[in-house]
Amino acid sequence: MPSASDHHSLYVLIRKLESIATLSTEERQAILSLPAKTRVLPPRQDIVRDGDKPSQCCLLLDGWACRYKLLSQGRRQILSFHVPGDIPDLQSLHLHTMDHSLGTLTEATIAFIPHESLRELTARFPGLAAILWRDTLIDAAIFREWMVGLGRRSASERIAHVFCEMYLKLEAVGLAGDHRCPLPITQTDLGDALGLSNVHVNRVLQEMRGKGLITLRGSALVIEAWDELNRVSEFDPTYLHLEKRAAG
Amino acid sequence: MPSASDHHSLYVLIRKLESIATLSTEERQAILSLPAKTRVLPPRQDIVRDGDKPSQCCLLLDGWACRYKLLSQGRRQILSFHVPGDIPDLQSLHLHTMDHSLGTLTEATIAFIPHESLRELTARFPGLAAILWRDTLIDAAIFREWMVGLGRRSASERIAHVFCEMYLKLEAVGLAGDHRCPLPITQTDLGDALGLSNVHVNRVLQEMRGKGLITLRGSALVIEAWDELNRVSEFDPTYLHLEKRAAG
DNA sequence: CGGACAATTGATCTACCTCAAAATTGGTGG
DNA sequence: CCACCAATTTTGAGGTAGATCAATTGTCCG
Repeated sequence: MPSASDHHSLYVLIRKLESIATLSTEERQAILSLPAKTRVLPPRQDIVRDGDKPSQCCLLLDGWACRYKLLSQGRRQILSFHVPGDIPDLQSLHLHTMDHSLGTLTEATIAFIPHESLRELTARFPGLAAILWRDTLIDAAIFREWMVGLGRRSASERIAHVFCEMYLKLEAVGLAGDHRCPLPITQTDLGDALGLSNVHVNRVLQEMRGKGLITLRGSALVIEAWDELNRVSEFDPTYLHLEKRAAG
Repeated sequence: MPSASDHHSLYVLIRKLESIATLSTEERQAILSLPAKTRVLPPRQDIVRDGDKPSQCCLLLDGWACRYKLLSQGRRQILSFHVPGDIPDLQSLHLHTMDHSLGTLTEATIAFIPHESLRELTARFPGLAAILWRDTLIDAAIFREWMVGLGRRSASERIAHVFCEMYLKLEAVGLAGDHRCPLPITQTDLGDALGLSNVHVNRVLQEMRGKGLITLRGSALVIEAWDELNRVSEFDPTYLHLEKRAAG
């Protein structure tokens, strides 16, 4: 039973927050009345840069984005992938200087919400403040899991693990199902997220395809052997701290 | 001019929070009146385990601790090092199931503070809630920086980087100075934190000693060439989000 | 003085990297 | 509908940072 709010652009945020917590009617209302300026950005465009001192947060309405840091000699580490409903720079509410950059991966629609409005929201609704805090804590939990991968997992384990993670994150907000999900990123992006070269990513992907674990064509990932992929990557979804499934 | 509070065991927490934010007199008072049960634990003892659902937070009063995850075949990834003043499991306030373990590295004195008391505190003092939130965000910022190291830095860059980081963190709470700091961890621990084998850590350390970059004996690290260490590891302390120096 | 743990050394191995070229894909304009 | 371009994927060949395994030495401390 779709309600009017389904057509509100900020509804994606409610859907996201409801995947990790429970919202009251007033809290939902308050979110929908947040002011937001929406813009469409092309692929591979920076949204906020390392060193910036933003006065607003970015809510991803459509498309994918990532956070990353650059080192010398063109080395890049992608820190996280973001999908509709995410506020990838929520931490800027309390950390005033960006210590990394945020950019689009695909064409993306982004709503900018002033810090001021979010501060008012959290002051009026301490429960929402706790939920947003929780969101940033889940962010950190995902960082921890990636650290485990980067430090101690083999290339194939890392790739399998991130596929399981992305699928569950997307499924939780109704953007994936049936072990299929969009994956609109290049093998180079994947390598920069997992600390691997694009060449090696390519070889491991071929091996995974060969074993019938996945199908990956264009921007569509199909996990053909969910249990097996979970097993080889020792995937345990606890760290995603998902509350429940989105209705869709 | 030392005040009575200097001798209160919870003073280490105030000192820590003042390294990343400013506290009002009332907020300081409120922190000092938190209830806490103190215990002394031996080295290499778990405090909280992966999967636990704790009802209290641990404030490290003395000694070092670390967070870590275990994988099959004895693989271990250390996620963070913690020093007096840290609350390594503050996230448990809003993430009810532990997705990693927390254990001592040295003998450690720990104050356990009930979640309930922390919830009351944050409800009465939204400013303190914001500071604690900020603390967890800085935690996440450090995770991000470690991800960069694990994914894209060489072994020597990683080691140099973590030395710079630990020194600044300790200096900020008055536990280090003059480019000297305690480092009561084994080379195996260091390897498990940096995604390296203990053997390789050992070889890189020898190389660093040979170049006159550091002195490391027993549990004492001296950074002999601060600028050089910063340069080779591309260390930029922004991500620590330190507010100011502790008075000492 | 002995026992346990940590650091060190040596030898060998390998997962993954780098560089460079070729093949494929998807989008675009004619 | 096709030809074309740029981006991405794929393949090949060779190289290396760091792993593994197995001693040996050093250190701390009761």
